[in-house]
Amino acid sequence: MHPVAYIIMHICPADDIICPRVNTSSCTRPAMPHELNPLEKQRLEKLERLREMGIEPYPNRAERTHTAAEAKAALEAAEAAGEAEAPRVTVAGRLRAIRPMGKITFAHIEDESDRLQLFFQANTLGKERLKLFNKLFDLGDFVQASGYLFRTRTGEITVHVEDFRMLAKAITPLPPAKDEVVDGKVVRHAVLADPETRYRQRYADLAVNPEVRDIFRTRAKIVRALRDFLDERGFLEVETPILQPIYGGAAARPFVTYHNQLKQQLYLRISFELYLKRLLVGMFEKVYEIGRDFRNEGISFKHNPEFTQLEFYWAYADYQKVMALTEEMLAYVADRVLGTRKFTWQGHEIDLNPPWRRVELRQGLKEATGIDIAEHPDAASLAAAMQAQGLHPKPNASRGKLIDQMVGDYLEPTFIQPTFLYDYPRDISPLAKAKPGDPNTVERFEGFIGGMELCNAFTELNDPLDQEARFLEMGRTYAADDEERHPIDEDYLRAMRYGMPPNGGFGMGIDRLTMLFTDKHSIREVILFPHLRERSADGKAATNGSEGKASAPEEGGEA
RNA sequence: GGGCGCGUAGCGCAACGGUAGAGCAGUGGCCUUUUAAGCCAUUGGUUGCAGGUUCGAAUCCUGUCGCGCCCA
Repeated sequence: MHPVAYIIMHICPADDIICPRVNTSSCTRPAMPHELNPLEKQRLEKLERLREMGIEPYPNRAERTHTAAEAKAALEAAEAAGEAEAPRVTVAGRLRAIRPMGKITFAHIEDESDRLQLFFQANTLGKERLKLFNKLFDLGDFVQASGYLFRTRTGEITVHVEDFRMLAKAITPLPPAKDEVVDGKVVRHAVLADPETRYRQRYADLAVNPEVRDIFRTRAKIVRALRDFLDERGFLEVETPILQPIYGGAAARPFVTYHNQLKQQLYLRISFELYLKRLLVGMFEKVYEIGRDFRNEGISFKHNPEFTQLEFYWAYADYQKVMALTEEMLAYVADRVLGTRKFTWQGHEIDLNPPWRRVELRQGLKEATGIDIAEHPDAASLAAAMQAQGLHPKPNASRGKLIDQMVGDYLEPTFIQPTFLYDYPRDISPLAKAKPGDPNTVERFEGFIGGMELCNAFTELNDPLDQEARFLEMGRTYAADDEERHPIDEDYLRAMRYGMPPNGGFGMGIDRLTMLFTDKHSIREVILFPHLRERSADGKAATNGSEGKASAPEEGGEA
């Protein structure tokens, strides 16, 4: 019996998706073998040898009495209690280091809790068993080992192995990622560092880079803390549709999909806002949702096509109350997650203690640019003023968009410490309520940290007639192909006509908050599987259509 | 979308116009307290892809694919 030298990969004719081990008889295309590299072939041969010896390389059941951390604690406790007998443990994990030394072998396994050293001795196991381990067990394999705990000469807590077995054979070797301690600091060698491979094969990244696992533990803690904070204050967590017949609640282009049976076009939501506010009509007073939004827009270090958002709506509150709650909430989350309200982000010392700095948008822009937007009630006048100041107004932009541009260029980057920028122009805020006595300004704020927009909130518009007028106004303002032109959600207007209590609403990007708390510059570092451009299944050496294009001029020349 | 940069062995890297290298990982051997264990030997590459310049290209040029950074 020759070992299988490759795993069959197959291209399904229906959808062009490469899938392993499909029923090949149902497909018309030839199977595409995924060639294993020499290292993988060697391991496959070892796997076959194990099978020939009657050892199942992927057994159904595993046993474990202690995690690595629990095993270490068990020995320390026994030592502290002065017990004569060493604790016996059965541990399980992935082999991360193997050091054979003749008649003994040292190895380290790693589980989620910690690393633990294993000690294999020919005297204990017999020569054949030791040889089996040395020859057929590789870095990356999952193993189980039983024995008693002791300390080596250097004091490291170690399992003296009396029995061991394979739990799962690894065919593809993980990057080596050896740790060396230099002057008390851990230096990792040959670590998987290529960002593309790390994102495309996040499983390998997580397996060899423990600090990446910590990012996602922190992320989970953040979400847990936000839930607890809102739950404690009587907010109800709800789930609203992701597939929506009409998208709205934000200025963004949607992903479009289709329901076959209903023969209906649907959109992946770009925000939760309009559904959550319908719930206020339905007499819930405090609701929130944590979930995924989808925006069919550019991808950058700050943007992923799907991202996680928290939104809450709070009846009988306004944007001032929401501002205060935001300060309280982020301080709470920092206490829970970081144990402190001060942290470092990209070299900046951030202090989350309330109160945050408050900057009125008009005043802030006046100081930063010398332009008083109140003196320029239309786009043409404002654009002229910007030109006069040496700024470069975007052509054909509305007044609101010009203001937005100035905020992005001159204010946002300066808001390193937590800052609320408040009182926004009405024409870029169609769901916010105008300030009394100032119809061109709405009660809206955005929160910034580290020069980055983190959250957005307003006193919500609850006047159905005003809302309808705003929708119509938006329809007139934007050209038919403008990405921010939205269809009018008649059902939302109907809901509002039933009566919506006055309320304050809030939205915040969880990904960006996680970036702040984990000191990451890129959103891809805090999303487990960030979206990348499609490549071949093995993630490498995709040739795509480049050959055809490159040869085209030659063919043209011959013709 | 624009500018700049990167792509070499499983991984992290070197070679920057003249025969593609070393380390770790792997393979064979020695080794009973190691921890990037050590020592001896050794395998592994169509330098992302396609063209071009040149006696000669990983290296220079063009295009293309992918990624990163900056800008929009």
